[in-house]
Amino acid sequence: MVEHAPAKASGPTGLRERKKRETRQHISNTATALFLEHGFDQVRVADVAAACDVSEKTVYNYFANKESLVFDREPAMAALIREALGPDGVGKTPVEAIVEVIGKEIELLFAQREGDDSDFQRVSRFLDMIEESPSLRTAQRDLMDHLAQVAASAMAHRAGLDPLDPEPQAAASALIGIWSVSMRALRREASNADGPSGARAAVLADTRRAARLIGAGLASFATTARDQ
Amino acid sequence: MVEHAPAKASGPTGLRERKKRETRQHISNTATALFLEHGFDQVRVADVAAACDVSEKTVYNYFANKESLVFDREPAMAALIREALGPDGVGKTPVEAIVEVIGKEIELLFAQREGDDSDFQRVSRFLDMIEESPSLRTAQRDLMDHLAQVAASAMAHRAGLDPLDPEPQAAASALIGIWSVSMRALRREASNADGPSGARAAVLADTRRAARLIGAGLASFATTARDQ
DNA sequence: CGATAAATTTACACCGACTGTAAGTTTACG
DNA sequence: CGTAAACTTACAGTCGGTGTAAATTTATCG
Repeated sequence: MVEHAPAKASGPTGLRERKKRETRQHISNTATALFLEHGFDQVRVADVAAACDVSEKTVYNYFANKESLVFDREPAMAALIREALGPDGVGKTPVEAIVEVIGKEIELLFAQREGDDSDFQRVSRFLDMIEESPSLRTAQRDLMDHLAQVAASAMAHRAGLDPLDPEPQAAASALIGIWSVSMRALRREASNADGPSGARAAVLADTRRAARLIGAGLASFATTARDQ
Repeated sequence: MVEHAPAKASGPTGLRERKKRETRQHISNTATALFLEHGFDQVRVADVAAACDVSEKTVYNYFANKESLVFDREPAMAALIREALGPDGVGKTPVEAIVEVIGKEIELLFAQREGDDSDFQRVSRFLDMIEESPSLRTAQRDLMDHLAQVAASAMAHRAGLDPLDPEPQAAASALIGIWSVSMRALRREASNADGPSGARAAVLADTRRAARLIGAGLASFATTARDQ
């Protein structure tokens, strides 16, 4: 039962493992391309399978549902949040930490270049695609909610509280709200033709405005136009 | 084209209208009862239709999807929020306003007595039903998100801002986060056997803790157990 | 190298939510 | 009472998703 299996320590280096990773990536890429071109709801899973020369069941062997063909970065984002809000980021407030994570994620969105489109156009079309599909919007909400739970756990663990206590839960909701603001700004700016650098600055500005309010508390929210 | 139609002004008082309201209510009640008894995912829409002596298509004529058979109070809740955060509630901060709305909604949950179960048991089973069904949990998130947009619009309108601006959006997320905390507390307390009055107090206590943090700002969040 | 065991893929049959459509039934109204 | 509009129904069909058992592929060991 116990083999000594030379060099099996950490790197998953079998032919089987490699093929699996490649197949998964191939399906995900093909699917995203099809979705970007024709819209999420206009492409059937059967179409994706056909385009990959693979059976429909195989698609479902790799991905839990149609939506996760699109939202593939959830585990990575959760890890970023755990890292930023966990024991490592002791020096920073939760708001500062989440703003940094958001910044990283935005950079990454712009960085993944693929095909001959500019990064900017790709991001814009990706966000439009989500916006235009009710099921993708719902999936995004599910994702955000999961990230909120991760954030609550991280903060609670660091502060020695129960993750289900009111404070970590409320704090996590507010933090993820900042993220939503950033995504909204990104969508708006990606449609504008101000170019990537201007867009990045504008998104960051909106993010900071949201962060400031959440950090300082809603008591500071202006209830009338005259308030400041 | 223009008839003078006596007494048609406001009250929809036709036989047709009355029957429609009755049918809709009958379907909703029957469905909820079936869901409470067997679980949301264990009951097919066809089962609901059969139990109502109605065709499956009729169910879908009245309700957009299976989930809205359960979440029927969304419009009323949205109206409450608009009222509380809109021009009427000028004297209160958004946090105070939402806490009041939550209080009302909790009262209402306990008040609707039906069948021979105590209100308490009914609420408990209703929340369990939601918790146990992934699709109902997702629908609840969609509902919460919609309420957040309503809250953002109301606050923005009152303050003379754009609803899509960072401040109203971030504020709305945080406010709805308080609501989520209350729901969580309600679910927890409803399972305890402390009785309705104790439960109500406990839920209110958690709500206030969340509201306090959101109102004062996350800068006041304790990052370690020693902080206070 | 070849046989055997394990993991994957595939075809296939199936479920359940949901949507058109066209025909039948009920209500409104003159 | 008869006609028009609203509503319900049966029915056929689409699509996402799942279970199963038979191929097919890969890993492992003698």
